[in-house]
Amino acid sequence: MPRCVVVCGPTAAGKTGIALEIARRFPARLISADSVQVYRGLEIGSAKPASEVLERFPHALIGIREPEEAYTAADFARDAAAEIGAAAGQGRIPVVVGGTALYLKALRYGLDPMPAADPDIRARIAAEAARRGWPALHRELEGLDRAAAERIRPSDPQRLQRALEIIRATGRAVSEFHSGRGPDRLAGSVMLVVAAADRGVLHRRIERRWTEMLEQGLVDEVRGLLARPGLKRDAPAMRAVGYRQAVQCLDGAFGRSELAARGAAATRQLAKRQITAFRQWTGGMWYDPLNRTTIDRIINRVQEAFDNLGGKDGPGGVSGP
RNA sequence: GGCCAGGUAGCUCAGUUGGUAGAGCAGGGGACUGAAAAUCCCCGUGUCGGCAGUUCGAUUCUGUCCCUGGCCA
Repeated sequence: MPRCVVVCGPTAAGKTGIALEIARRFPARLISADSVQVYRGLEIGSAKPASEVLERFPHALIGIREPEEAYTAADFARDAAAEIGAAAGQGRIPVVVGGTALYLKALRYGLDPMPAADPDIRARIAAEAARRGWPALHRELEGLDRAAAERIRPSDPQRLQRALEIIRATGRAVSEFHSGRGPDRLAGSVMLVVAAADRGVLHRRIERRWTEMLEQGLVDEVRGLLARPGLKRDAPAMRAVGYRQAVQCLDGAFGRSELAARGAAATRQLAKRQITAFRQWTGGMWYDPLNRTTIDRIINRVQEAFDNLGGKDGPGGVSGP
């Protein structure tokens, strides 16, 4: 796979700003790695860049699905690889920007060739679980796939369901498919992890973003989505941070005054999980967006890595903003 | 000013018939193979408002002071 620049990190860290700065200085192609921005109609709550920005700096893989549909890590790995290839073919630097760690991991190491999700099988398993309880299904898994049952807890319905789904679809155990980590397809790429060194700074940014989202009309956006007849509340798009809380609020689970606090808390928890994931992201260089020299250091690094392509200012001639 | 509640973890509160305390939320760490912004696991010492008294021992009982809320003036 052609070499890329990867801009990842927790939500609200400032990834978009850095990606746009790279796109201003280099012939780049922006490719989003965000599991919520892929959906059309999820604008405010996903912190999608404004439409004017997207017009001037087009991003691949933003707004490519209806919220009724599901988009998966496997879809992303395939689509992103295609975009990266196309960009490199045009002599542009592929810049993958986003915080969905599983998407990035799937792009980087690939996924074992397992069957795709099957809504019918999933529905049947869920119905069984409602009747017998997940622990009973875990006991069933023990008889079918010992290794998987040891790894998956009886309290983890999502992974239990997936394991049983694979067995029912193929007659083979999940653990048979697992071959371990494949080769690093992003070897040689520039990998930037954007995260404030001080967690409190991130928390404050998250809180500020929440008041902005509410001002921009997040609740109206969600009300509009809820009015779509085919959009179920357990669709992946509606379970995203912010959307889930807004739906609960509209359903009366808590008052409007609590929404910002609950939403911000859910966002902080998301950011924590992302930070955990990116700590395992080997080869990433961490950048604190508060540092004034951060942008210059990043630009220099990209320039060094891609000096055959050259920046708009020419090799070695990067000027300030 | 008087009376009544309260003051215990970052927040909301429980509790100790006197042997220095625990839930939920928040927060921290971790796991993760087609839902991943998902799903799951682990982590609780805090002058129990201050001071004094009774007691072998007080967060618990008594006194007093401070603070908050309510009612009455």
